[in-house]
Amino acid sequence: MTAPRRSDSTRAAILTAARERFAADGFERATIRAIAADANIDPSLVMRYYGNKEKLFAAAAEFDLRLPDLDGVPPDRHGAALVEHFLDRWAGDDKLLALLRAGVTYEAAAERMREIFAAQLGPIAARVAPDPATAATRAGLVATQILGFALCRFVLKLPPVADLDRDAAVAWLGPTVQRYLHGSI
Amino acid sequence: MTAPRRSDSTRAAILTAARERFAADGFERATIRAIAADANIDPSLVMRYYGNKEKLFAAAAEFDLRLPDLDGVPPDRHGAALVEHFLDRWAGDDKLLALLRAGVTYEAAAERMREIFAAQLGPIAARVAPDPATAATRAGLVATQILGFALCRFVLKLPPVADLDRDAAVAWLGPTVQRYLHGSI
DNA sequence: CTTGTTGGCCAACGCTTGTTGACAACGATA
DNA sequence: TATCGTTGTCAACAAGCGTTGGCCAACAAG
Repeated sequence: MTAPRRSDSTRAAILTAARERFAADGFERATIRAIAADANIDPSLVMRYYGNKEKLFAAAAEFDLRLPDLDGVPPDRHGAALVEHFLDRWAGDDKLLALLRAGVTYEAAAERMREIFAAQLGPIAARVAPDPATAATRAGLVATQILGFALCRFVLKLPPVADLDRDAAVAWLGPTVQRYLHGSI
Repeated sequence: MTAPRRSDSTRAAILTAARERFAADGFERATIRAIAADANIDPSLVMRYYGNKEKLFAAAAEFDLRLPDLDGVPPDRHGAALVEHFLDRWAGDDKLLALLRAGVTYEAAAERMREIFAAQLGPIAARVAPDPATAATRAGLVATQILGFALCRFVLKLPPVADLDRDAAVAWLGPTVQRYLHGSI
């Protein structure tokens, strides 16, 4: 129940600019000065509102995968449903890209990434895995394919991967994720 | 046929230190000063021998995937053979990790990555793909899985992926790569 | 109108970075 | 021995970074 402040729009502008810069440049190349310039304010304001660069990143990368509930999905479509969801999530939100770019060289971002995938993807795997003991491994394998696809498509921009349309991506990756979730070892 | 120089061992020490730092820290966090300290020499020598930081990285990341010839491998083992080869290659050579870490925020490294995978993985996919027109896409898909696994295992260190032993990794990833190479669309 | 608070800008700090140039020791050549 | 290119050290540079503190204008409360 915090009261609205006159500076709320500035705070929001900083956060938006920060997300874009972190997503485009990674943690170290995204400078406070550049973020402030994007938001049309002075760099010192960033410090006043977010304390320091690490806290700014933490605020900018606050984030929920919003994974779908697979209970309402036919079991043989689990893989495709997850892939579709991730594709849409990546395309529509800079935060995941920021987290991926930063996570490679900035330990706090890597830690956040581990938390997110353990806390959000793990339970889903546990729900559908044939053997609960393998659930964590299955979730990890799904992460390798999803993150690898995002890496090649959005970051490295490997031409054949970047050019793949949504349907083709689902057709190729869906069965992989399906096997990681349901397949026998 | 260049003659050996007295400074060859220094040059080599710089290159080794550079590879380790780039692999561990990425391009921007790996400083010339830190690399020089690891090699027990003065930072200015790095400049003398390699020109500037970009050229040093280019020299440190010079690199061959040394992919196996799949012609001598039973077709149903192509996926497993590739996965085994990549696992060993990643484990034994810092350069791939350096390239991956740097490629995320340093465009020249991303470009090198694209070249390597296009020039070295592409032809292999072309040789075994059922339809040559799909070869580039198949190579790209293999890259997503291989790089995604390396990202989760070596960089992000997702526990379930980092803990997987070699045989289990081959058992899980092999069929995926196999399908990307040989499977129907 | 006066006072206190908030939002914003400006100038500067201390530090680290990549990079440069001057200079001393060394080794081969003459 | 004198000469010259090579190898290495040292000190400094300009630029950029995150971060700080002071100052002023706009607003809100009394």
